[in-house]
Amino acid sequence: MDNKTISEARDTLGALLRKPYESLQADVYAKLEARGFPDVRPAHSSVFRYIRPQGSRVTDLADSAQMTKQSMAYLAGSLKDLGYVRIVSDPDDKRAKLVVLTARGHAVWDALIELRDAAENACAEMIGRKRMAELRAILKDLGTAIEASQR
Amino acid sequence: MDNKTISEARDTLGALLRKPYESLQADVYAKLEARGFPDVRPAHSSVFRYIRPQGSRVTDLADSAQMTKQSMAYLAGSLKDLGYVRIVSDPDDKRAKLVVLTARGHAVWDALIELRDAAENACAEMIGRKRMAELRAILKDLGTAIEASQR
DNA sequence: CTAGTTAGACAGATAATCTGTCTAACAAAA
DNA sequence: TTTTGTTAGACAGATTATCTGTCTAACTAG
Repeated sequence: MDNKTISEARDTLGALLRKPYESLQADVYAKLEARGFPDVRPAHSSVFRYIRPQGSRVTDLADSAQMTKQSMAYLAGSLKDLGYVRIVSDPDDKRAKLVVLTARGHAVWDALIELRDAAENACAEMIGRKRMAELRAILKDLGTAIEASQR
Repeated sequence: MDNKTISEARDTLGALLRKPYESLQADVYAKLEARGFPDVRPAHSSVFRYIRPQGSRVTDLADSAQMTKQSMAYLAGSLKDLGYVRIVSDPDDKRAKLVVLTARGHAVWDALIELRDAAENACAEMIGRKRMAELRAILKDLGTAIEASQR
C-alpha cells in the first residue's frame, strides 16, 4: 500500500479531539441558523462564551478568549452591527466600554446553551452515559495536567 | 456569585475537547518554529496531514481536508513560495498538478511526526498510559458514532 | 465526435486575526 | 496635587485563511 500520509493510518490524538469538536460546533451553529440567527458565526462564540449578564469589558473578554483587544473589539463591533449586543460606556471607568447583550443577543445566548446541551446529550446517547462521564473525567484531568505543565 | 457565563461554571464538552487540542497544536508549532521552520503555520497542516509521498493533487488534498480547491491551492501555493513543496504537472492528467514535498518539506513532515508523537507521549505520561488508551478508545467510538449519525 | 464533467487558474470578496500608534482616563507616587 | 506610569479602547494598516463565481483546457462517456 502506497497510501502513507502523515497519520500513517493511525488516529492521532489531535484528529480524535478535533473531529467531535468540529461536529459539535457545526451542529450547534447549523441549528442556530435554522432558528433564525444565520449571522451568528462560530468566531462570535468567544463573546457569547465569556460575556457576563451585566455585560463585560472588551479587554476582559479579550483576556478570557486569549486574543488581542483589537480582535475582540472587532467581534463585539460585528455583533453590535448585527444587533446582538449594545456597547455602552462603563460608568465605573470612563475609558472602558461594556458589551451588553440585547434581547436578541439573549435569545442567541439561550439558544446556544440549549443547542449545546442537546448536542452533548446526543453524544452521550451515542456512546453511553457512563462512557461520556469517563470521557469528561479524563479530558478534565488532561486539561488540568496540561495547564499545570505550562506553569 | 454574579460570575455566570455561558458555561455556567461547568466544563462543556466542547471546551474539554478544544483545550488539549489547542495546547497540542501550539506546542507542536512552537517547537517546529524552534527547529527552524517558523513560516510553517497550523493551516498548512491540512497539506502535511494528507499529502502522499508521491505527491497529491490539489483537488484530492482539498477533498481530504474538506475545503474548496481554491483554498487548498492557496495553501499549496504559499508552501511553494516558502520552498516546502514543488508544484508539478501530473503526467497522467495534463489538467492536474501534483503537490510534491521538497527536501525541506520532507524535513518538516518528519519533524511534525516526531513532535506530534512527543506531544502525545507527554500527554500520556501526564494522565497515565492506561487512561490515555481509554481516552483514545472513547474518542474513536465517539467519532465513529458521530460519523454514522451524519449519514 | 460531441456533450458533459473535472482540474485548476483567475478575480474578487470577506472574516478573523495580528502589530503598531495614539489619546483619554485612571492610579499611584512624590 | 502634580507628575508619571499604566490601562482601555480607537484608529490605521496588514496578513491569513477561507469563501463564491467564472473561465478554459483537458479528460471521459455516450
